[in-house]
Amino acid sequence: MVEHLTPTTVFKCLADETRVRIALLVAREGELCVCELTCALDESQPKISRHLALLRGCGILEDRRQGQWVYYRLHPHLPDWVTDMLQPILAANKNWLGDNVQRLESMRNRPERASSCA
Amino acid sequence: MVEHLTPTTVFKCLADETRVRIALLVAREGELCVCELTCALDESQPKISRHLALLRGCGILEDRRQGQWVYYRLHPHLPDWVTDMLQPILAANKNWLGDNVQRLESMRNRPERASSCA
DNA sequence: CTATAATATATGTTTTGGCGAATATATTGC
DNA sequence: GCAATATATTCGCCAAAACATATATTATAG
Repeated sequence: MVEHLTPTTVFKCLADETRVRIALLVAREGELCVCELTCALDESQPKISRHLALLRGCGILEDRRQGQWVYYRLHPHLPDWVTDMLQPILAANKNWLGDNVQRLESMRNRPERASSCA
Repeated sequence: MVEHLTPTTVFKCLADETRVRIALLVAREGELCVCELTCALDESQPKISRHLALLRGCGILEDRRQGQWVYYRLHPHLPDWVTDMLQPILAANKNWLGDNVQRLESMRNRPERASSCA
């Protein structure tokens, strides 16, 4: 499924403000759940879910459920050129992602993955 | 104009099979004219022109007229992250671009830029 | 000035894609 | 089983975008 990821497929899949931001945030953070993305992007939950479904459908993201939360990360079998492509974008557009990162970091009650207090 | 090239803008602009192929071919060859692209992609001239206008409009390509031909190249003021992003894509998808490159190379009567016979 | 080649644009139509709102599913705790 | 939280999906609507065809523009040759 991830094998026939052509440049066209990838670009089409990222050709939406919500989806690029999701992809870059996930690339940056490693793993994020739907409610974290909903908060970081300040968008409705159904909207975030719909876009996540697209990103998952084309093989860019992978999801895993843990309890009541579903976490998304970059698909582990993503071709190198895709991750190699995301890196410079992420590095050069920190400012552009700033608001999202800030909302994410100041989010209250972020779910715990596998550690600390609660 | 090229300054406010956000990730969203760039991805939207490349989210079309014709346009990614054009962009990658131009990145690969340095400079190509409309008739070369029309031949390489095996598409109608108006279709190629329309897509070139979009790529030019969003600041990814620049054009220059030389005689009866109009040559397109990557915009010289393109932010680094855009060119840095294109390189790995180009390198990893040579096969995907193969047909276009081959048609280009076997094209007859390619216009001369600034040299040799004719 | 005319004819031809290269390129660009306009027009009408069809397809694609995003959206909000409502609803469905899954998990947890009681 | 019931309520609450997290997430996913469906539906009808509207707007953006792609297409083919026709036509306009620009340059060169004679």
